[in-house]
Amino acid sequence: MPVVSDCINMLDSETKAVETPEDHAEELRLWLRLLTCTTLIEGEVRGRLRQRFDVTLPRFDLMAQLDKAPDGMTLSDVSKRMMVSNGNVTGLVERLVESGHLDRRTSETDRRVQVIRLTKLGRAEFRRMAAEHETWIADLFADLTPKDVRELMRLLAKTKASAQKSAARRRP
Amino acid sequence: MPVVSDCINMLDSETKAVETPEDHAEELRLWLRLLTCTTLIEGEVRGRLRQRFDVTLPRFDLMAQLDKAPDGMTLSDVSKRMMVSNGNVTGLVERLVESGHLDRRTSETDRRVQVIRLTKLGRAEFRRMAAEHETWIADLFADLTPKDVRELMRLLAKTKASAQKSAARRRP
DNA sequence: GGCAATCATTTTATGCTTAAAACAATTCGG
DNA sequence: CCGAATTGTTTTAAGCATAAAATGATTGCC
Repeated sequence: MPVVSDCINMLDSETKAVETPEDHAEELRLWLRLLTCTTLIEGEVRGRLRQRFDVTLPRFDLMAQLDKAPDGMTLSDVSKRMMVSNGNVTGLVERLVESGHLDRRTSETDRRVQVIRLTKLGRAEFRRMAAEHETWIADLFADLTPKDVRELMRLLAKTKASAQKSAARRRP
Repeated sequence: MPVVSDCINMLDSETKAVETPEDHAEELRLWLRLLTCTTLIEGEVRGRLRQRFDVTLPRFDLMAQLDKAPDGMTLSDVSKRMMVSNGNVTGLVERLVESGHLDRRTSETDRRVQVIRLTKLGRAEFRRMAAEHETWIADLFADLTPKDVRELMRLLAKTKASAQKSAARRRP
């Protein structure tokens, strides 16, 4: 399948034909484009959250996780879901408890575990922000057709699976 | 252009035609998936760079920009290309000059401008890292067929354009 | 020619993020 | 049971990142 573009590349990259140690320029470009898209959208969302609600993106993301878990989550759960380090969550939670958005208590059954949940205030504020946030996202993706969206979902699922597999190879 | 699929969408999304306050759940899910993929890959690359070369991702990214510009770049150029704030670049460059990877000088023709370029050491180290980095990326995307890659490239280009348009609407 | 607007960069204040080490509570194997 | 892993969280040190204000240099417009 990639025959044509491979050949082109072999020719124009330096005409050294056979012994190329493999050409991964396409994947590299794909990765850069993926990163660019994400950075672009993330920056836009970050800016709008700050402007409209004076809230940071990490705070919003954390509240989003908790909004889906009415019974609360442990810090580890949050850290896994958000794909950030444990220490990161500790600090984030500290600040959100301080500002009255989160409630934090030690588990009855396992005193190592901290369970956090949204307070009434936290939930109300989050819902308000989430509603507007959803319209921003819709607007940012507005030029994609429903078919585009479906196709992207499919390809990104495949990408995620591929990356997870690769990551697992290195850390068995 | 999207007229046909819009209609399809109106029909198959729930046949509720007119009065929904609008449903953007699909776009939201797409955004989350995009973010997940990027975070996953970025984390993996970050970890490998640290393990193998004891270098951070931002340092690597900055060097990558400079490697493509043998005559150097201004800090503004770098900041635009990397899509990060000016102040961020200032600090990053400071540390890379300190460690001998970058050379920095004030422009002859405009004393506001700082031109930075890779030193011999910086270029050599970058090339060494970049070669390995390329194989990681190839591995992370290994399960995508060349057709998948092309299709993703196309859809992400469309996404980028859509997001840029949306961003421009808010900041004319 | 001079002064306002603009531009490139730096500084400041604050917050996010990580990796690694430290702590503390629980579980498990002998 | 009891010590050795394991697990959940926090701490630490360093670096990354942003927005906004400050600084210094250049340009453009009377």
